[in-house]
Amino acid sequence: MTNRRRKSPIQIDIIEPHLCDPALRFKILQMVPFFSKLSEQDLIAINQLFYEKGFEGGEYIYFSEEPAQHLFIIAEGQVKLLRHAMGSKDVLLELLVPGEFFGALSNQDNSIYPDTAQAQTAVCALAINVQDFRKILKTYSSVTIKFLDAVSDRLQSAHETIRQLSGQSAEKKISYMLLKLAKKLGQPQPVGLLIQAPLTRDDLAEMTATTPETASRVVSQFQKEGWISTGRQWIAIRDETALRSLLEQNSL
Amino acid sequence: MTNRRRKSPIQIDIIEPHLCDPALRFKILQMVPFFSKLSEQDLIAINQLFYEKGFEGGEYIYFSEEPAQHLFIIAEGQVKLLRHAMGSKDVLLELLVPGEFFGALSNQDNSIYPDTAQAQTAVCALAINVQDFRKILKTYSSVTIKFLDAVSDRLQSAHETIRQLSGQSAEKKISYMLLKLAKKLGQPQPVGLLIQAPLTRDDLAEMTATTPETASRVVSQFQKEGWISTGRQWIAIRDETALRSLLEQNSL
DNA sequence: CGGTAGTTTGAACTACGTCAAGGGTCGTGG
DNA sequence: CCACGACCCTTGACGTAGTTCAAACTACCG
Repeated sequence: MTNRRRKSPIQIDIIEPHLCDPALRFKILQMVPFFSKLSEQDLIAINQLFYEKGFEGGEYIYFSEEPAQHLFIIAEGQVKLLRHAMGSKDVLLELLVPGEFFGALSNQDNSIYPDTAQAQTAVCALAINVQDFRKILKTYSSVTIKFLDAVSDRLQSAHETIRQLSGQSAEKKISYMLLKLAKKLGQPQPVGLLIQAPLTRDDLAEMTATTPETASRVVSQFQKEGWISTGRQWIAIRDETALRSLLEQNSL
Repeated sequence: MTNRRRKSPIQIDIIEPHLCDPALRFKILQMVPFFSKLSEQDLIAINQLFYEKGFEGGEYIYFSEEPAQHLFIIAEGQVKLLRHAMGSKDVLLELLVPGEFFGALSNQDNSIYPDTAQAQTAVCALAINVQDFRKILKTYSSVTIKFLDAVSDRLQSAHETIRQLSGQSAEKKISYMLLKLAKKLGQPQPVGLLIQAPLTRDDLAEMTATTPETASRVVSQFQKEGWISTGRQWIAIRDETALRSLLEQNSL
């Protein structure tokens, strides 16, 4: 029930789309940073405002421009947030993991989703109506403040991404992104610190503002250096230090 | 007291650095979106928690990595938020105007400023201690929610910037940035919709992940097309539609 | 075992970065 | 008030990293 491929070291639990483990719901909500300090009483009440939604890998959860009606919290699986660029490739903004939220944040009524959410793997998400979430925020001020902190962190992270995408070589951008992903998804394995996500070269390209071909070339080169191990849809980091020192290199 | 240059159409009020007009303080706080709905009583109390700080044009307000102790609200002038890239040029993340805030947002204690703030013009800012601001948030839940909305908007804006910087030609990136700046700072003038900020080609380059030379070339070209008017440290938009349609063009 | 989706590699082209020099504008001080 | 010096802007020539197009290869799935 856990394994999936033969050669690929990636192991992702198979979950039924459209079905969340009911016992999991509560655990997930407790895990979410901005609900963590609530009493069991309160959490039970909040739990009832959420409902479950399942998605298959590749399925779209919502599209940008649609009316923003729900906030989602990931219970299982991974979700990617992306924006369609007009004349060019899509841009992959974030790869989200269980416990993280996405969807309608800024809730000036009648707003729309600014980006598109797609299930990267099979996903089980907890969804809540924007109005209901607002009610929670109004009731529990501690939740609001912690949620604010979480959004602020996202903003910092986005700013950091802007910096990294700006005026950097493809090598540096990809190196940065691998480190960022490893920090979030990394899992020690025989092959190295495995990035636990089915990540294609296209995904990597969309995250780093390059092309799949360039991503492939850089990844190959890193592998030749012995810094990473790679395969179809996966990458593992062997030498984190090497990648990190590459970032700090001055481009003479 | 208002004018400054001869040929440049830019007009920026000269303000005394290190001195805010005391009458202005109150008006500014009322103007800030997240304080707008408070009673006069409450606003007076809040007003007392802020103190004034003045900066000359070019002066640094704080540096990244310093302990993040204050939240700032701009009363007069403009502030740029930037990050130093290791081996390369700085990156200009945001250009902020009166009524906008910056500084310590996410306040897990002992945090540091993630970016550097520099006065673009002479600036008068209202500063508040992080702890005091937290108190305000705990007291007025409506403020917290509106502040959350503001931060969420910033996050959306940052995501949009990432999209625009990704895989676009220099023309498109600069076109996008001009439109963004015009929306924020634009002021109708004989020369066109003037971007009311002393903006150098370097600034523009740092915002769009290019070089000053490329920025200059693109700006010259736009001028030849008759879409904009430019000069030393200023740019005015004559044909917004042309710029916008350029963004939507597919790169065939 | 065949098909689909992901990956790799090559070769040609080009937008942009880099280096360098020259010209305009401003404001400061003589 | 003029002149100098600092700063900003422009333009050219050149090299190159990275995109683009295209084809072959490989892993996985039914």
